Amino acid sequence: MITIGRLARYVGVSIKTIRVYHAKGLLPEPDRDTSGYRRYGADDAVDLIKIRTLADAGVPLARIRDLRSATDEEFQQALREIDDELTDRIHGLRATQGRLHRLAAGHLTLLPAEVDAHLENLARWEFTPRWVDLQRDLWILVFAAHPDRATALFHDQAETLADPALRRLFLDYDHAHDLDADDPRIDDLARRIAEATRERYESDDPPELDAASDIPALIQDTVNASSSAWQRLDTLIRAHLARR
Amino acid sequence: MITIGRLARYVGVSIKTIRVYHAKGLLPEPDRDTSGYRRYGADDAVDLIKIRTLADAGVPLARIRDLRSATDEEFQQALREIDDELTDRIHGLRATQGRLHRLAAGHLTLLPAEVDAHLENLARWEFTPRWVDLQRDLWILVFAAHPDRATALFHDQAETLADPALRRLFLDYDHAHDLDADDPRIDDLARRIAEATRERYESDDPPELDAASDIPALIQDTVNASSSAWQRLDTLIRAHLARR
DNA sequence: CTGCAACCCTGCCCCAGGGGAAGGGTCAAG
DNA sequence: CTTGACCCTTCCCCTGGGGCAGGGTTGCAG
Repeated sequence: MITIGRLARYVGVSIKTIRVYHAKGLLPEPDRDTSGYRRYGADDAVDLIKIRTLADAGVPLARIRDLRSATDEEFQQALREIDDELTDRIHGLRATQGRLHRLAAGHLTLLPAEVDAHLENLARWEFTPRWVDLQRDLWILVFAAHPDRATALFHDQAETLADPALRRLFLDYDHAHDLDADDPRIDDLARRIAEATRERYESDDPPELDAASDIPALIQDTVNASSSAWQRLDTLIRAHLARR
Repeated sequence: MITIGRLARYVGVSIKTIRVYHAKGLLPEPDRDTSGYRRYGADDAVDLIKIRTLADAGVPLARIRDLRSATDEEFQQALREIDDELTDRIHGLRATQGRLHRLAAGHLTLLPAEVDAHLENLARWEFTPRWVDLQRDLWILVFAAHPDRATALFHDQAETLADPALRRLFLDYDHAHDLDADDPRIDDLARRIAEATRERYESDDPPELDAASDIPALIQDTVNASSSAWQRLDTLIRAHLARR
């Protein structure tokens, strides 16, 4: 009959772990020798190996304890469930690994490939890196918050930018960043953008506003904070559009 | 600027989680509005998504915090390490899954296929199920405790049982279980076993005794506990062998 | 304007699955 | 007879949050 330390070394767990399993009723307390030391037999070691196999599979100790008093039927059923959970966890870890790779590659999380392509187009069309980064942030948020509507919203935006005249307006918006807040070109640009927006969305609700609820507002606030010219431009455009 | 609840829903975490990240320095505390509510911007959301990607990969929060102040070089290096750890974890989970399958199949943990085959042979040779189970326990322990020596030890034992005359002795041992402790056949059997053992291992140390250290003793104690006849048989054999 | 639901705040204790330390007893070898 | 390696119990610590109490705020409906 061996001591707790030997048993622990055999099975490859700590002494503490064994004592915890006793305390939680996973492994019955064995008899003690005359000096009060726990003494274990082979069946304890076998039990402990079973417990560790389940624990390594992520089964909570309480469930392992309950399984001790289960019928063979129930036990097999439980094993199947645990196996399925394990499979799911493996898939989950692989998905996380994929996200990790994208984080490493710079575009920090799951954006559909077409969005990445679009962002590269922006750079080619000579939008500033600042603008491209803001757009990336925006799409990440939109896809995180409204994965269902994000694709449609994105397609609308990509279409808009495919039109050279409309693209010009966005480029001007981009470059307005460094103007003085009271530059008259801002008033002109606001008028032109409001006009184009009304033209493009003859109905009164452009998809950006209703679809992604307040995420664009969130982005817009951040955007505005980086340039007083942009802030004024935003205010002017809203005023134009509100005036029907 | 959005509230904590909105941010939480966007990113798919609980409010509590965000507050914990603030408390642990993972995510800087944002400014408060007039009523003391935290108000977040888009960059907070992007940061939070990054944090969650790492946390989902199992990176401890303290390490994520430290990574916030790392150079790009260090960050990429860390990502590679995390990726490797993830790969290891996936492999580990698959190994656990394999052990789980064997547990489900009855032979409760990793026994080499040849040991399983051997145990089936025992049943065919008409050893009792009780004996086969004891042998299974023994080999599980031996392979768990001394994987390096277990194979050689096992081959020795398998060889021994391949000899019909020696096998006869083990069968007699098995069936002695139900004899009275003072049955004279036990004395006879003990003598024959001691003789055969000496014959087989002309040197004085049979591999069982030195190789697997005290595991056989562990098994033997358990074995003896189940039958006073076995207990006496064991004592007699030891006495015979000790007398050179 | 008043209610009331849905938010938000802080501070506190709880969980698993142990780790580690304190403070003490036991055993075997030299 | 000491020394080192064991063992015993009890206690607090850690992570990654969950949940509750007890309070303040906001916005919308009646």
